Amino acid sequence: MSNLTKFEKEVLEEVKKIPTGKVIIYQDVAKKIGNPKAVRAVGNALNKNPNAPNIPCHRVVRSDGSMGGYKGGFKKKIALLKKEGIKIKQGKIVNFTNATFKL
DNA sequence: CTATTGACGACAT
DNA sequence: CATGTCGCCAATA
Repeated sequence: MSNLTKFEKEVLEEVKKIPTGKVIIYQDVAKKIGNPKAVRAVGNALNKNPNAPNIPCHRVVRSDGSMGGYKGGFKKKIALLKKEGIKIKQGKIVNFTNATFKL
């Protein structure tokens, strides 16, 4: 059924739960799935992005408020976030702590 | 099984 | 503040 591993599925599940207008950091996603150190593996799962239109990957950002990267390009990620109410300044999220969806 | 890669994090310089 | 290096994990070749 799923071409994905359990790890990826968990990552995607968590990311899909992110409410509009909020973001989450890779580290929190990793922690939620039970591997707080697997932040890189989390990014890998999203990079493969098996069901891109089904997952708001653009709502996942780095711990310092930068967006890290995006399969479609940084500009796209910034544009999407801004569109959802997230303010971006110089490639970083403004009011970052307040905009981040925490556990 | 080993090596390489990757949308990261924290620390050192 | 910017850049570099190490550590961590999972997927893929």
